[in-house]
Amino acid sequence: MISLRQLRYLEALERTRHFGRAAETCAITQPALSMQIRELEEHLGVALVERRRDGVRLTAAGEEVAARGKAILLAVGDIEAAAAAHGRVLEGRLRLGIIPSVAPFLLPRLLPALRRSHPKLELSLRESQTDLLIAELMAGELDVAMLSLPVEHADCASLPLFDDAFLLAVPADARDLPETDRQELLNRDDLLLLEDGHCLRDQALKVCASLDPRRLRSYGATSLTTIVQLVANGQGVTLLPELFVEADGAADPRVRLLRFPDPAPKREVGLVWRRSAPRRADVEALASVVRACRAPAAA
Amino acid sequence: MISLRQLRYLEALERTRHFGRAAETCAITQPALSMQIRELEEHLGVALVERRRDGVRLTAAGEEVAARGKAILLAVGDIEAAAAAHGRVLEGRLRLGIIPSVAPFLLPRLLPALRRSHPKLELSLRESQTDLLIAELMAGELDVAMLSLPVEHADCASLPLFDDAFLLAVPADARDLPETDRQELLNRDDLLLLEDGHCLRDQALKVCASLDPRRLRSYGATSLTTIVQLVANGQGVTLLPELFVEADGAADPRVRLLRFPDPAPKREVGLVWRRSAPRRADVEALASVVRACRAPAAA
DNA sequence: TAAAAATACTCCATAGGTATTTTAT
DNA sequence: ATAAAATACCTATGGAGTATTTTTA
Repeated sequence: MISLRQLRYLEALERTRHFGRAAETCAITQPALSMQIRELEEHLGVALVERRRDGVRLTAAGEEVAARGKAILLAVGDIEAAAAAHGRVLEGRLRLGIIPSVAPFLLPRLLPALRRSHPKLELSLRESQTDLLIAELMAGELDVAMLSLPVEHADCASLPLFDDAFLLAVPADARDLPETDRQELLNRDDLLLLEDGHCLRDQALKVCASLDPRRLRSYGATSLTTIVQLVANGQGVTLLPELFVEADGAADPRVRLLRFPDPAPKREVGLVWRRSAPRRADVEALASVVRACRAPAAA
Repeated sequence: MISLRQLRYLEALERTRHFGRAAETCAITQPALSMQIRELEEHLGVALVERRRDGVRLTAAGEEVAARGKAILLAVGDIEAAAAAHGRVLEGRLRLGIIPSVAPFLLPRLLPALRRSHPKLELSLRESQTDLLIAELMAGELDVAMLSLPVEHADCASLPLFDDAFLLAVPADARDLPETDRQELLNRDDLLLLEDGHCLRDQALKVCASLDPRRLRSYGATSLTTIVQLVANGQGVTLLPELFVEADGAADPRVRLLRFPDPAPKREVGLVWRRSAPRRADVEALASVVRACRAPAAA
């Protein structure tokens, strides 16, 4: 009969590629681990590992069994989490990932509100780009992520939080433009964007459909604050999310902010979690706190 | 430490709602099962079952743990299936479900072709309606289902097989109609359909968007063959899938078949399986056999 | 009170430890 | 020759069995 123990040992073996070290990380001896691996192989009737002098490698079957095993171990962890959290909402540890174009502008309002509404919550924060956050969610290293929707991943569930409109930021000495011409501005080659990998860059490029991204001069900016400085310095124009503007990120007399006519281009910020993780209630509660601490700012 | 054994026992307890009978189905004694359940409760720190004189019921936490446990046990079964099938395609047992409006017209061609191309395949067939097939797929009682796409279910993966156009069947003594008027026919109240629950009924109703289904007279027909007899008898008109027509299901001199102008209404037949089941290779192989045995018929 | 689950104990299968041998480079 | 995995053998944990007590409707 297959056992969770065997799956744990196989996972360690895949990670370390070494029987001895795998046994060590499992806090058992090498023969004990060898035995369990062998029994798993015998039960499944297939070789899972190639034993070679220089370490160990998994066979194709081994890779598949290990992958499925990891999913099972995650699900077992979910059972424990679900039982521990049963009835309790937003208590204990919650590992939250947030993208860089949201975290600095929302957290100063969100964290105090959360501490007030859910004092037992132990929030563990991580700021990173979308694809990394998703990978960590899937590996069970993160519970929830706040990022720009939609997320195309079958094992993800998501919940929209709020719409975040884009504003156009131009140097203050630029002449004003009628609303209908503002879209035009975006097709200039002095559009300033975050460096590759930031979702905000992709979204801005989607807004400027007719712009050839190869024509863009790159400044390697990694923060919106830097980009605003570039705009203030007359080096170009950019798109800024309203969330950033509300947090006074663009409060510079040398920068003028222009709204788009309806329907304004926007992004949708939302929460994402591993579909099978027992986090529905936590996510709903978190969402309502976020919305509550956004609302007054919009008024 | 949580164990698969505990999850199996909990599943049996949920099924039987009785410690003694649950133990019996697990081929152990009642105290052994009681102990494991209690250890699971202690480990999780939450009551999973309410013990009452008249049977047993799961608490909310118990329901959740049991549901997650069943998913884990399915995944463990998948590991064994994946290992057993490794490298082998369409060998051993495959439990295939097919909807009633496909099975009788495809199987006579498909089964001989399959026996020739994959002699080691032990096919176990089941004919049922879409929603039942999906439920059985999810419960792990079926490996693959052939039905009309799309299937809206997050845990399903699917692969299209072929398009199946609809033809209009009218009594032979009806006057012929120009192609452009054929759509008109569908809005009559003598449209004959399969009884509720058959996906073909829903698809036909979608084609006849302007028809009020409440106006339809019901004949309680459960097979296309019966419906063809009704049409032959002058009791109305119907939509027939090309697959059925090709199998000579409508070869009756009292029935005239009319094609629709392009784009003709159609359904898409495809294969569906539980996303996490190790059936990708089998499904791909099955799909190519199906397509191969459809192709000559179309020529 | 009687049916059902929990407890008490005993036994044994098996996971794991230590010591040693085999294997592959 | 040596590092690493397999094998041999022993120990002990814990899962399961039998007998019995406790619980509750």
